[in-house]
Amino acid sequence: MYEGYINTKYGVIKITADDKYLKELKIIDADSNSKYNFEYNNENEIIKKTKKQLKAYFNGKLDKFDVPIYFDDSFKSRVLKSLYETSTGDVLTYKLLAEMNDSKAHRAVGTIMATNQIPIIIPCHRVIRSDGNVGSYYYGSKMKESLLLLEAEYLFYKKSVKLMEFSNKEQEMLINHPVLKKMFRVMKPIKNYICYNTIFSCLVSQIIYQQIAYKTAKKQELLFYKLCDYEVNQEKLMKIDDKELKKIGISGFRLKYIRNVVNSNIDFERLSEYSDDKIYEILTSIKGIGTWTVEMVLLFGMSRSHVISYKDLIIINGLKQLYGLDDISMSKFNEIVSTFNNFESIVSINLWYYIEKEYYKKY
DNA sequence: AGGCATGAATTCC
DNA sequence: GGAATTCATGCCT
Repeated sequence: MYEGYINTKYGVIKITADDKYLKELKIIDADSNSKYNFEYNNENEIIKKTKKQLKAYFNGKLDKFDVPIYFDDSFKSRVLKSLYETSTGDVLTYKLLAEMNDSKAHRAVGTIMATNQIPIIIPCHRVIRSDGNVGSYYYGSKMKESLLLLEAEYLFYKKSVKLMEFSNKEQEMLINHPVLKKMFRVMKPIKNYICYNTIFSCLVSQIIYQQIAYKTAKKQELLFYKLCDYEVNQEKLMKIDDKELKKIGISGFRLKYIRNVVNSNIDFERLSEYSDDKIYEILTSIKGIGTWTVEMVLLFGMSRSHVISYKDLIIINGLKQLYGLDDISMSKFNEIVSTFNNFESIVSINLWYYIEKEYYKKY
């Protein structure tokens, strides 16, 4: 037998294999800051491959696990095999998994999940109850929810947004800027950012982000996109009940604002034909949309290159720090911004990361 | 025979 | 109308 260890946010995972197959995966220490001794190990190729894929999986970059696992012809093996063949982001029910194997034994499927020796890789966390509740999990339903959220995030990045890259000119301006370059003593320049596939979806997301902590908002956004099957548009939102939006945590004024957007007659995708000023005028006519939200849409919905917001606290704090100022007036702000050569967006993205690194690890 | 990481219908506030 | 209860169910040990 061979074994290897990997540290994850869920704790230390022990991986066991023989010459031919992956045998077992187990969390042996739930402390994610564990000082567990990794020195003892005897890894074979299967363990190495498994570790590599697990790392990719936890980084949101793995579509499917592909390691050798032994399956025979028994009902249990058939169920586990069909589950193993699902992809990141898939969600199924105990009943469905039984039906996929020509059976009605949904309870037996539950028993099989409970005795799964290779959790995460044979993704029993993807099997939930027919009524929509997540159901039980050997390591607790909290971890099950967390894994499902991780997979929702994978699909969000794959289906709902695209990765944009700043041009060479923009990057050069940034790293050669006499003041901004101070940032790169403590971080690498950020060259990419995400842009939502549609202006409409970006606008709705920005409403979710209004006035709540980034982490909370991010989670709500993911649940929201999952609810919309990763395609957020007016038609779909008209079909979704307020109750369901409340269930994932969106309520009060945010819910009202989203409804205002959904029910407006604006052709959102044509907005990109207009100037900034015209877009301000059109969007701020919707109750709940202010200048900050419009600026976010110009950047993350239309990928315009000259967006920086005087109303964004983090931006202003970043500039205060870099320029050594206690206060920044509107005119001082404009003076500073004029040195960015109309490439304000790349500055915004880097300032956000500079001030709130831990939140933006992703990019 | 008795136990389930469930499902669906029914009953109870 | 939704939480709690009840009974059906197929496969497992």
